[in-house]
Amino acid sequence: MASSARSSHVAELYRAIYAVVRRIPAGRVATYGQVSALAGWPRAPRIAGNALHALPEGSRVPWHRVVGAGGRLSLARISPHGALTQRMRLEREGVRFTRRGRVDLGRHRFQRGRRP
DNA sequence: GCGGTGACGGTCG
DNA sequence: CCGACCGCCACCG
Repeated sequence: MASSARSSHVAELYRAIYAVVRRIPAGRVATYGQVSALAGWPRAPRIAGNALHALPEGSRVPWHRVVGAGGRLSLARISPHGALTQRMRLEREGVRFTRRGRVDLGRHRFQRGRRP
């Protein structure tokens, strides 16, 4: 039903995406594809990106907990500085990065193998 | 209404 | 590992 109410107002979709991102706890991350799927749109990872890009500054949505496939910081493509902020925030929450600057998804992925 | 674009993802060389 | 392509869906001029 509502999972694919395409003709509905886009604001609802964005809201659904923000709602998903809000439930990602500190110390964990989710990919754009994961977020879109949890929001009911498994084939629209780009929409999740658009939604986060449209976020007003100062919003309580923890956008830094959303990363690209493989744990890459997609934000770096348009804003290296923003990516640095993202990494800093994540590391502050205890998220580990690999030498190549990727989040260790095996350990921090949201709703995945919960480490002991 | 159309073509180009993008904080994506997956495949191929 | 990296770059090039393609598929996907909403946004923008």
